[in-house]
Amino acid sequence: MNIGDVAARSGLPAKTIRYYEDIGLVMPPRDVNGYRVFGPRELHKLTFLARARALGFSIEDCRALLALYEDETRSSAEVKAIAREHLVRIESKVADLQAMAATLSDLVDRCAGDDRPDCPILSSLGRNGERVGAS
Amino acid sequence: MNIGDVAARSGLPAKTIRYYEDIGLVMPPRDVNGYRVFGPRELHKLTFLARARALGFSIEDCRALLALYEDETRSSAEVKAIAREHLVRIESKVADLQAMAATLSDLVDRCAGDDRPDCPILSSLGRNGERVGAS
DNA sequence: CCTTGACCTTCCAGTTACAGGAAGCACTAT
DNA sequence: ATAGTGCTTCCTGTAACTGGAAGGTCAAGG
Repeated sequence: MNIGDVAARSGLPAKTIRYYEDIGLVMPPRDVNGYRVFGPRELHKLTFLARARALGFSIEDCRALLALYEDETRSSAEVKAIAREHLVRIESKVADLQAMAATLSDLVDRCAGDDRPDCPILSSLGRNGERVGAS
Repeated sequence: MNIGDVAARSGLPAKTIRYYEDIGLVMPPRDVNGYRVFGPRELHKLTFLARARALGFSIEDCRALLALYEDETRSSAEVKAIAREHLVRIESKVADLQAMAATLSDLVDRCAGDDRPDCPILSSLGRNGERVGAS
């Protein structure tokens, strides 16, 4: 399989797959013409990567997960630790974003949105000495 | 006021303030020694920027909001449009992250996290032909 | 007067995870 | 032979900074 085929099957853009090779996540051998050759094993790894990335794991997390995936003797505790840390980060980010959204939603609701210049959004951002929330 | 003072008062790192000058968000004049000199007006703008950034507005959004803020004849509709678009993006991101968190949380719960190698997290990422959620 | 230390300056590199595009070779079909 | 598609590498750019090096400036103390 050439890169276009694995791209289609894994759902990853060819550019991304080349990038993954650059950073050492996959190492497809080359054909005599210089083309990358992907076997089922490489395709499987790329699919794994696509799913892990879809769950928001960082590249470094993916590297670690992939290593664990290929290590038949790993302990599930190692995997769970990575996943749990990632989960904590996601949940913290959700909380931050929800706080922002709440503040912003309130400001948007209070803004007339007409031709007049008065605007609670700008007032809130510009007012001295007051917090706007969502720190 | 020198950059250290405005940094302390606005809450923005000095590095960030210099960066904001690079990209044209603030234009403090210079003293004879080459130091940036900030008046109350510049401090006010930086505080505005700090709050807008805390609400997750992009730099380009901030640039637009700042221009509107300084334009006494703007209409609140213009401001509201920017804020509402930003709100939509935030809410969409929250939804994405929550979907990830749900999937991940489920996987984490189902993983024993002990010394054995069996791990639903890795199985789910590696399994062929099945979706893992959180597209 | 000299030094020390804090503060300021500019410039360069690195971060994350790629995307876009140019220049050029390879392969297939007509 | 040629056209079209696909592959290659390499360079640049993204967002919004952060860290660090090399060096000028200033106020205080000895």
